[in-house]
Amino acid sequence: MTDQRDPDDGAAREPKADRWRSVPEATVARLAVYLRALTTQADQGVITVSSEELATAAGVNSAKLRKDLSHLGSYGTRGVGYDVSTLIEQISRALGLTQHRAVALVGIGNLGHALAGYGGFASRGFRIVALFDAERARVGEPIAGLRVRHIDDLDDVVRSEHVSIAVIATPAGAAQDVCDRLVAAGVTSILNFAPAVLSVPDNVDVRKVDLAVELQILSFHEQRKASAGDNDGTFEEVG
Amino acid sequence: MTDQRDPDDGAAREPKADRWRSVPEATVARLAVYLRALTTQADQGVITVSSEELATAAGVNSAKLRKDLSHLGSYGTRGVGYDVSTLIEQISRALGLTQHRAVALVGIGNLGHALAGYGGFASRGFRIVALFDAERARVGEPIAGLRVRHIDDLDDVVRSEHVSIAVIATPAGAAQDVCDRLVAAGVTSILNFAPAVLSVPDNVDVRKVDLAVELQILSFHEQRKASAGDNDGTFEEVG
DNA sequence: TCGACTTTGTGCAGGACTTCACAAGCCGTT
DNA sequence: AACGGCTTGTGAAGTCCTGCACAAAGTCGA
Repeated sequence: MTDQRDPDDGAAREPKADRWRSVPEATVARLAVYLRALTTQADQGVITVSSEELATAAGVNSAKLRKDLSHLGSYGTRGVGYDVSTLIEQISRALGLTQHRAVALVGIGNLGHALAGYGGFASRGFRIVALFDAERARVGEPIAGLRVRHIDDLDDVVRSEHVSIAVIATPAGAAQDVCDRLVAAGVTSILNFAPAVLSVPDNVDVRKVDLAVELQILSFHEQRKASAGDNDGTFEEVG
Repeated sequence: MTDQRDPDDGAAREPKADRWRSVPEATVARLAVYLRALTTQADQGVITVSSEELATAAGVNSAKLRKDLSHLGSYGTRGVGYDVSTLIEQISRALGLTQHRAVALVGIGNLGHALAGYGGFASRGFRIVALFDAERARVGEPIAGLRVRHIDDLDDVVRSEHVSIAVIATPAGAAQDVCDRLVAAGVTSILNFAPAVLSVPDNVDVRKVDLAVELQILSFHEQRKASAGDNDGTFEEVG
């Protein structure tokens, strides 16, 4: 473990990049949620929040929230709570949002079109810098201030724009091919909306969002609830 | 492990609804993925698959897959593998997909529009039966064979169409209100795309999909990779 | 019928994450 | 300056999940 500290951190506050590697995956996912809750609070002029308040706003248990935050360092004040702006800053830093990241979007169909126009990305640190599609007919179409480019330009653009994150919104059949091209061009993180399993080198991260899978999970619980009602009327909630 | 067997299962095959309640949440999420992989295989004319093959197709480890399937019962044949169509049937049953479920979609903005037109729902057991929006200007607009209705009609339609699952694709500010209306109308499962935490009664399930959160998680790993590269060049993959 | 081979189903150990419960620490008041 | 009230940060225990490794059980060929 390389334990080089920043020269400037006099206080025992700033856990190094080193330490971030030990942040549990489950915690990382929640940090993003806390961040959203915090920015909402900040917009309302709130200065400090207790773990209890923030936990409620984020929909988790307060002990979990405190443990999550403790992975970033010790930014709370006992008896008081957390300073909202400090926490926003720290979480942003932990998530690597201090540098805006360039994102490419491949597959301008139904969903891709919506994603391209989705405002939630820009407002939270991401900038879509390029849109790609395989269909020539679509190339040139302007969406959200960008022109759709042909996928053959992918390599050039990814390199010149320093794209490290890409979103795949193609049909399932095209996903692996697109993925391979992205990886070859240097993309190291992929958000995949296509209903297909992608295989990538170890150093590339893939996250998958499958809308039908989400509904099927709900369907399972619907059925469970239905039969529970028939059998004994006992309901149990889901985490 | 509660190992109570049904008294009546001579064949030791059919786990009762009772047993489904004990299927781990993590397993449920993967069953949907297996199902997709299986239907792909079936379309290609494959008759049987081994746990190894299916696991590869689904992007998981074969031991995990076998354990997951064992929660449904014993549908494999040692030395041979699993019969594809049997497995499709059993997983579909476990997930409650044998009865098609009516889905309502609220919020016909950018994303809602795309979801309404997304073919992946219908092809996997779900039928969108109604679209709602708060904006009068949008009411009446035809999308994917449906007319957008005003959200004030929500209660009527949900009841008459027996909607049990709803998708929220509204702005964050409207989400809780829409959620409350849905719950009041009898919806018991919600898929939420709005970047907001919903509070619901215990008997209602909510699943959340937040696109920006997904990107932020990727951003975290990007940053981790970057600093790892600076320090020692060691890369570690992510499960 | 037997034996070699294949693949499932699962006990078990280990790891990851959650939750509890409380000592440590900070603030405002007296 | 000491105290009471709050809230954080964290050891420890508990729960859930994963992955190994192997016995059990089936197939196929001779």
